[in-house]
Amino acid sequence: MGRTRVRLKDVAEATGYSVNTVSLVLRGSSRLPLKTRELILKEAERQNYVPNQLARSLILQSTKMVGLVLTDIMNPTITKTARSIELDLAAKGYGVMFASSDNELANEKRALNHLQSSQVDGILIYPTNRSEISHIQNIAKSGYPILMLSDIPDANLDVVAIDDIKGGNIAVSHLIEQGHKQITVLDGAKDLGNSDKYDGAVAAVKAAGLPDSAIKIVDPEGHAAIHGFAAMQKAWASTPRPTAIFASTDSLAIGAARWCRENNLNIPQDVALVGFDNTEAAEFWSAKTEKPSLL
Amino acid sequence: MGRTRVRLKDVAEATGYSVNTVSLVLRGSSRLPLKTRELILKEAERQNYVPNQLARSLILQSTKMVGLVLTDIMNPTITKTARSIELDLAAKGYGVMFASSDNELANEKRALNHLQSSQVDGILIYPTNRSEISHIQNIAKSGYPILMLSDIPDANLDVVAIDDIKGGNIAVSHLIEQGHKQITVLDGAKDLGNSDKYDGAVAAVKAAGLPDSAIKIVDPEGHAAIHGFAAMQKAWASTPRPTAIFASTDSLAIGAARWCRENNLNIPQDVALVGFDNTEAAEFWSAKTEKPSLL
DNA sequence: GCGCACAGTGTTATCGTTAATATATATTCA
DNA sequence: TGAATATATATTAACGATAACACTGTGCGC
Repeated sequence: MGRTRVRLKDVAEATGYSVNTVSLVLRGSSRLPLKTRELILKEAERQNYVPNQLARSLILQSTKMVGLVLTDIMNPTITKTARSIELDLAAKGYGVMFASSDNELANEKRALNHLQSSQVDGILIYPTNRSEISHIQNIAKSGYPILMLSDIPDANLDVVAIDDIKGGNIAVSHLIEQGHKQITVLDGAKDLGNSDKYDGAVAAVKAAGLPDSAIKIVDPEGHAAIHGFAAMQKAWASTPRPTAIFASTDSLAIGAARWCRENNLNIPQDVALVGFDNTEAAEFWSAKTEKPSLL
Repeated sequence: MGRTRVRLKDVAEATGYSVNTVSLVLRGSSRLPLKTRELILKEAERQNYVPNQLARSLILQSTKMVGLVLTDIMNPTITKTARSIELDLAAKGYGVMFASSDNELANEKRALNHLQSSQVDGILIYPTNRSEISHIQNIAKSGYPILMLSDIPDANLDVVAIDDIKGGNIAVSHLIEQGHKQITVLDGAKDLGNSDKYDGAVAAVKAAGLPDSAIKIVDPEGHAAIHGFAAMQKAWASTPRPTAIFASTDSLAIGAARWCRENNLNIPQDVALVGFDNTEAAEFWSAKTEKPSLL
């Protein structure tokens, strides 16, 4: 049937006023007599008028939208962060436009382009790669507001991020306090250039006066639970066998825990396990006597 | 420093061509001589030109964007669905604009308004409430493409949804096959007007020739794991005590499982537990001999 | 009774892009 | 040679909204 879109012009024609008058009324101007306002508001309501943000943003030179580039939309920690970012921005009258890079540089570039193209007023980004950031620096250099959600030293970019070094340090310090002297870290990020959690872990070992050999690393080659499962097997097979595991994400920790159960290992009696993130699923899984709260 | 936005006009002025010529080149027209095209492309690249989608969509009368209204962005099943919707649409050249209602009708209305206002080409929605859908019907009536992701009978709206009735039926049939004769369903949706999973469960009980009393329902009053935890306690305290639990979401199942462990109940020896969703965390938690794959 | 303020409303230009149409030059063919 | 045809580019009008400004008419003071 008829056109699906109602414009100011349609309301204007129906009421006999000009487009400008209708626009003024709908924006809540008090400069017009009550009678006119009521008439126009009623007609707009009747026609189910919805303002066209495209046209509005075009002339106002602002979309009241912020872009958010996530590496992995399935990662609960990231989703959680995204959620609170969304809430905070909403409170300030801003909307959020999501885009996920899936940890692929090409996707990240595409996402950034798409967001800029959509004229978002600024961009928040979890970068995929720590070494390839020139495209981000270019955007920043052009004067576009862009903020990193992960710290890359010397990148000369604005940052708001979790202190992974400190987190890794706390986790491993905790294990050492429990008396562990052979710890394996499950962390795939190190090979992607982000060794913060691992660095924090190593610092904890050093600070405790343990030898360098007290800590080892296994790359799960992925970030899903299934990768944690395989990595745990690898960790357990190596000598000397670790007495404690520090998984760099809860997803990996869940996979590792599953491997332990399938192989009749009790946590924490046979092997201790700490995960980074404190997601709901992991929190409920962990034994009630061992729930270190990181972050 | 200078203005942050580069327009066709800027590229046009720098090269000496008109805006239209630049537009043609950037859209890949082959009607212009190679020399001109190369010159313009180079200059656009140099100035870091990014097309303005607002202006583009305004005239094209299409944003190539689809709106997606979710009830709860933290629910892994929903996130997972959102993810695949996003991928499929991306393959067809469409982007997705997310909005979450947090199960609040007012938020849902606001989200719908916002999406329509953003001129998305269509909307997909997980409705919050099964009885209050007149605002959705109004949108549909105006000719705007809107699709429900949850089935509401007789709503006269387009739908693509999971068959909750069948899922509930399969889950409980499975429990009955294992010999269970006293089953408790943890499901809060029924009180919100969605009794599909429960109805399927009841149908399974009836089909097996068991008495109506063989199945009971507990409302967890929430959908997080913590609610499943409390609901499990309630279920276990009632008489006759159930021998099997059917949790309507994995999140609830995780909470229920946690309660079982804290109370030294073994699954499935002391009590059987089936969850709806098959999320990663739940899948890894479940014992390897009991992993019914629903959906 | 003339000019001025002001309330109420309309006109026009603008945002950055695309589409339809127009112009200008070069090339081809009868 | 002259008209028809291509080729290369420019001009203009949209899209729907806002903003700056312009107009009209009434009432008031002097």
